[in-house]
Amino acid sequence: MSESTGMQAPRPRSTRRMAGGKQAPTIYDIAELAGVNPSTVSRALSTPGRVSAKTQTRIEDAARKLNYQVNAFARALPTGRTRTIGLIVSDITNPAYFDIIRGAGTAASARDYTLMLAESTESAELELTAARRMLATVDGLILASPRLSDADISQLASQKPVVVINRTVDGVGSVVADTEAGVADALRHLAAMGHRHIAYVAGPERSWMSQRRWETIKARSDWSGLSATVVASGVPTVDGGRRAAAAVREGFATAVFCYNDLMAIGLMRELQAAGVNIPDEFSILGFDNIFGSDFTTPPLSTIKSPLHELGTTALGYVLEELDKGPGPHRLPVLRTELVLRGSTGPSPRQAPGPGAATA
Amino acid sequence: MSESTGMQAPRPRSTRRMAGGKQAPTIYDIAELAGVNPSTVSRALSTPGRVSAKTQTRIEDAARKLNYQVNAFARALPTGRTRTIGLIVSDITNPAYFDIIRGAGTAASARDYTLMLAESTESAELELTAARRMLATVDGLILASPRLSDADISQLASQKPVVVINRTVDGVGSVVADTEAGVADALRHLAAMGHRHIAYVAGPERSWMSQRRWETIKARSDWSGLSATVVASGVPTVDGGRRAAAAVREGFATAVFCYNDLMAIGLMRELQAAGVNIPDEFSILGFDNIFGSDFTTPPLSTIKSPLHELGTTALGYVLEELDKGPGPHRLPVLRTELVLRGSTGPSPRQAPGPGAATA
DNA sequence: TTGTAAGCGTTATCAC
DNA sequence: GTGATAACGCTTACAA
Repeated sequence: MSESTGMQAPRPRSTRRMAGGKQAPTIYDIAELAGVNPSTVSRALSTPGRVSAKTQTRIEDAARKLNYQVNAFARALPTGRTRTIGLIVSDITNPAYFDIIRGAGTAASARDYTLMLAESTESAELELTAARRMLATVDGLILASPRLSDADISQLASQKPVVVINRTVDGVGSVVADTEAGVADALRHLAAMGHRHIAYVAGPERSWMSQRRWETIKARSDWSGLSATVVASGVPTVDGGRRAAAAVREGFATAVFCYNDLMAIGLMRELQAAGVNIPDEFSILGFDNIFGSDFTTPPLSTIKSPLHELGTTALGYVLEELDKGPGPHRLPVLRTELVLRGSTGPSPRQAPGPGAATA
Repeated sequence: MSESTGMQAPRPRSTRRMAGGKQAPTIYDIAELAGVNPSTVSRALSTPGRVSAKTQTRIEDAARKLNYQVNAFARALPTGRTRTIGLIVSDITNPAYFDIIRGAGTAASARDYTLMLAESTESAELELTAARRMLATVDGLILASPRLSDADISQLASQKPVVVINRTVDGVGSVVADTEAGVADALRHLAAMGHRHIAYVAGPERSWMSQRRWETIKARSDWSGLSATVVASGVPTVDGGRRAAAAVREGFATAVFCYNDLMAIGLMRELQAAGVNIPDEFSILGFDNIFGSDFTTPPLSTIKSPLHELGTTALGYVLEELDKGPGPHRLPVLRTELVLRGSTGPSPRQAPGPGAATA
């Protein structure tokens, strides 16, 4: 009785309650019911094909009967795997993110993973904290428009699979929307409408994407013989756009791109509040094509981002790295697309060139 | 060498990697560095005050030096606690949720908890699955506008603290916005503007809140001598609002409430597209005051919900139940408030009564 | 106040 | 193919 060698391990007492107040069933319960060893149950339930067909079904039946659910923590302890992916966004209030979130979320549950969401509220510091915390409990991480430094991101990526959205970092997987296509179309359109001076209301200084957008606008403008200037700015919100209105009016530009739709909407409304007519006096364009960008009067012209795809492919990358190891860190080109609505029109300063669209 | 009695437990090999590829430090490392027993480290780090001040600081220093981070899974295993709260929303794309999400999220991190978000995409089935899954890994759950049956919710609540938002379920904690105040103000205003027939474009059939809104509109209308009718509807989205346009035009109502702002916007735009003037021909009101509801022309009049507070107090409740046990299931009255904008005006059918607002 | 040791529910490595 | 058994990293009686 006191000699324990070869005895059945004592039945551990579960910590989780069930509906009726009972303890949650464990693989020990299944083992008992199916008349096999707990380790066999574990094999049957987690590594298919390593157990005889007969016992496999016996075990599955028992599990079903007991309404068994694996204990994620117990599983995570020896394996380190949680079937959970983290996603950090800078501002959950920005509608641009919710398609990214939904994309990543549905892609995750399709592969039987769970998405964990965190918000950094536009702060690099908070973002690093959130990322570190998350990294401890997830299998991989997606950083959407991160404000972190390259070094911090690389550091995070050295621990677990990390994929960044709308940014590139050396040696780190990334998914970006291509900018080029949409901007080229937009500039072509604006030039045809007689615009010669373009302004860009920038987003946050540390935003890779804001930089990128400005650079391609600048490059494309030069190439087309248009002049382009930046209006420095602050927060990428409706309010941020409002605050850029004065600077925009002081410049020469007749057409202005904003870092994102939120800013474009803010700029437009502030200008309108001051009696400025859009698009007669200024043409305004945003980026992303968020919810609500077509609610305004005039509805906003914008360069549409493949938000949903950004989310799904980012998640796909994380999972890929997870089981194939560090990948090629490809940078897929997800196309942007010009969506012409009412906030763009002919330049007030110059006659439209050949091929201009009708008013 | 082979006799193990009384020997120091063998150092377990960690499973998590660190920056340089090293293993993550455990309490064993700290113990070694501080010259104490691992259990003392555990006490020092998790139950403050149960260790001498001197060893406490020695341990904290060691922890800091090693850059120690608790392993959440290892901790969760014996305790069952994860310091994580789940939040399930029906549609992450609905801006009404993001203030709830942010409210709950900030309240959570303020108390050093993490919020885990899931979406049910308006499906009761998916919602139950998501809720069950979540419940296994979180300490408590918040259900925002759940589509679940009362029975399902009670069943979930019997396992761990559950709080519902904008709904009541017997014996389950709940937080709702009061409807009454906002609706009363709105109806008073409409009556003063000469409106006599009111319509309500309903939300999803299973939505408790849609029911509630209709009931108070009906009751208040009767009380004021106005007639009120429902327009049945489907999805609580912009599109759902659009589809209600025909039915609205066929009725006698001159003022129409919609279950939420999304539907109100859809209805308004569809009507406008058909050449109907808002507010001259119809007055339109939404509920919630979401992002974008002031972008429209005319801007939407709406009954504002305390979204952020809904989120924070719901989270507060969960935490309260968590450490004080099942609470009184109070139903806090979070006030709604009428926000008058341009989508409401005098009735086209009747002269405004005394005290009508100016156009 | 601190050390000892037994779990928590899995997975993984052995034997057989 | 299946059964023992030792981790995984932490908490928590119980002793000392």
